Amino acid sequence: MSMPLHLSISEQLRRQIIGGEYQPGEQLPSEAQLVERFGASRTTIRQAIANLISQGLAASHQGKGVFVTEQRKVTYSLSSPMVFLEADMAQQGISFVAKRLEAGLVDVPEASQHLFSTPQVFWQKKLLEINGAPGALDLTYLPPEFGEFFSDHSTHQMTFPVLEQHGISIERIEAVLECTYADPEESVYLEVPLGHPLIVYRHTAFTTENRPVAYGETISRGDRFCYSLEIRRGA
Amino acid sequence: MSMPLHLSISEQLRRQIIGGEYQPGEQLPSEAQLVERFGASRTTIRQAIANLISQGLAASHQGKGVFVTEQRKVTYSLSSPMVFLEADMAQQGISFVAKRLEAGLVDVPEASQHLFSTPQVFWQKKLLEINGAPGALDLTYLPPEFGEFFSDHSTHQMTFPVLEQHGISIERIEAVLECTYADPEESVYLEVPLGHPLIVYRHTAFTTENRPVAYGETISRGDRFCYSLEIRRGA
DNA sequence: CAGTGGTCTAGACCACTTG
DNA sequence: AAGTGGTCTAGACCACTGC
Repeated sequence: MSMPLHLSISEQLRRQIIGGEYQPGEQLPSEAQLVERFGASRTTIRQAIANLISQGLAASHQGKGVFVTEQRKVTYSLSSPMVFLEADMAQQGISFVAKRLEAGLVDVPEASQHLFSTPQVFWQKKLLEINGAPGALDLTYLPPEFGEFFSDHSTHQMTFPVLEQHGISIERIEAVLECTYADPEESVYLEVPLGHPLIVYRHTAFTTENRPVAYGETISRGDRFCYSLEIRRGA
Repeated sequence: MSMPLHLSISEQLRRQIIGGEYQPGEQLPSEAQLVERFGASRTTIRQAIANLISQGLAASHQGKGVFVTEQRKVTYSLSSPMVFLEADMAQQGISFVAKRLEAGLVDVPEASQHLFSTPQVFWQKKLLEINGAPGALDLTYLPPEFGEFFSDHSTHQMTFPVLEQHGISIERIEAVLECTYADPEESVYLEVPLGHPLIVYRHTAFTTENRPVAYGETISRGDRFCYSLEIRRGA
């Protein structure tokens, strides 16, 4: 077998996890136990565990152990007729809390410079907690005059419903979905290791008059979220 | 500074990369050089490099070195009016080749058991090469009677145009987008390390009579692809 | 051949969690 | 205090690349 030892070990453990021998949430044997079981050095065992973690099969917690990860994901629905993210969560029976981390006027970010006519925009950073655990970061950029809609009483609300309450109707959204990797800041907020896969939903919302009214990014843990959508031919 | 040494080193290198001091495609200093520059052991230097790789900032190649990664992504468009993936690529001026890896009759996969009435379905596995480099794996499951549409002359064509040529019109697609991690098989085909982030487009296509005619998965390198879409209110 | 990254070992010490 | 994972070292050997 020309396979490196650490890979051979992680593959054996992988088969046991996929085969259900180690259940989701269950603790794997400790490093010391694996050293004995496979007769390899601790470094090699740790490399094997790192392989499992990078494949999303396990997660380690200092002082506690390494545990098989749960694989269930929460689905954001983007289908037409357009539904807003937050309304969806309730339908799935999932507790959903948005906590405002920061807010204020900032310079227009590069990615949305063509959308705003003012040099500064109102900006909000929110942490979305799903079933009590941090799941996503949400960044919103709005024309400065909309800032007053988001005073303290609405810090826990999402963006689109608040706009609708003030008579601003969203007609169309242009969006991009992509994978990124947790940078040091994101890894702290989302409680994931550096480089953990994230799924980013980047969108621009337009009114009926085709005027851009909001730019936003939802940065979610890639291991906990996915997006569903429906595409129709004619539209 | 209470930050681990390997993190402190990778953060310094990260700032240099983001600041443009090391350009995309450029080679980073060798491990030996970094050992000298930071006065750390080779293990710690390798850990720092691993941090950069996990953040998608660098990629290593045995015998050659570690290189700063290019960050440009190819966009799949899912917007309405519905366009097929392959037609999009041409519009972006990107060379796009699909190579058939395997094909034949297989048992209906679990994820699509409710879609097919036959116990077996026609299955194709294709490798999509973008600008000469492997970029995505495409798995397609079709009713067995459609298998004959995909004889040797069309191995390099995509699925939907072939169906249209045979008078089968796709009206609606239900899809899910999610992140996954490269398993050993995917890592070989896509030439990425184990655990590399992937973006998966999982879809079911329906005809005008609302009959499911195709189930498929497009598994793309998360560092090279993203999806764009448009959502309209009324639809 | 020299230079690069990849694998592996043995051992020390630290930080966190649990009883 | 005992057990867990996290950090770090020094050193050996291997595999691949390019001149």
